[in-house]
Amino acid sequence: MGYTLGLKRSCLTSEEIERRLADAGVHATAQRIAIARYVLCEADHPTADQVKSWADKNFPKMSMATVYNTLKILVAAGLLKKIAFPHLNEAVYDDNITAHYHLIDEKTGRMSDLDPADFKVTANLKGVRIKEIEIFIKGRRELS
Amino acid sequence: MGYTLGLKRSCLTSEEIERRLADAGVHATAQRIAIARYVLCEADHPTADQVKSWADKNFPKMSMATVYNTLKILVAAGLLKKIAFPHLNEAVYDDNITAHYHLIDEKTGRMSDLDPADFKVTANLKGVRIKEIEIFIKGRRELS
DNA sequence: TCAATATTTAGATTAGTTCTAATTCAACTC
DNA sequence: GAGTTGAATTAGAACTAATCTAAATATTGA
Repeated sequence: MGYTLGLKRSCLTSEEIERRLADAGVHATAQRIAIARYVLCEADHPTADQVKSWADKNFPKMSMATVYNTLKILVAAGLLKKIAFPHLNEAVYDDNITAHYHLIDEKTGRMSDLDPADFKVTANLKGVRIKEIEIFIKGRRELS
Repeated sequence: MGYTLGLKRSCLTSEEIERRLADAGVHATAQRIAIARYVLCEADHPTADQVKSWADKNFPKMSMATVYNTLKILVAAGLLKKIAFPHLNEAVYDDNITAHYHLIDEKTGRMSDLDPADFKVTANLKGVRIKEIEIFIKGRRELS
């Protein structure tokens, strides 16, 4: 329930973004609000470069350092996940912060989320304390 | 059977390495034999840098380009797997070319193999053609 | 208002990896 | 065997993602 694959939730206003930042203990500056709004509402698994490109069109004079700093702050605040997928050479950022897995389309390289409810994983590992399981699937979504 | 976690198989001779290269359709040069022997027999999930360091001590005048080229050739030939683990910034190379999963020690960052026989993964994904599943577990091996 | 602190900026820096052009090496032919 | 051809190797430059730095700017609180 509540897991809307591929569907982007309706966009939040700047005020709502500001409140989410404040709730997460992040001081809301203009740059941070703009980036947060883009990555949380508009973008789909963007790279830092894509965030910068968007900013170049929609925000005056934003530096790459601010993009990276802000993304790092959002990740630390728990509003965003940084994902370094094997076989990709750039990190992508995921606004879905619930536990979930990832599919990478082997043709397009595009990443999408997979609902963990669709998986059953049982591990029989003696002597290993598991903290986190990440599953990456390479393949294709069939268009049907 | 035959899955020896953490145990390094006994080292192959240069002649045996040469034969494995030839069988894989790789022209066996001195540099390639040296690197292949190191990564297939001696090293454990080495990075390109570690291969280079080893070469600096054990082979005259080997360039970084040759290290990268050779690793790429060995990967293409199916003798080695390149692994770009999330949260690591260097790729590591794995001589275990059978399907398996990976544990990354959250303290040391050290990677080790996990036997897929110890896992049961069932995915119920409609409309997704799965080509490859990668599982990364973050945690710790308990010393017992 | 003024000082103190935090944020942003441009550009330099780093690290990993790939590329390039010249050189060296190996394998064939004669 | 000597010469030719193509492949492999080399040093170093170039590239890319990401981080760092120091100066400038904005924000906050007294």
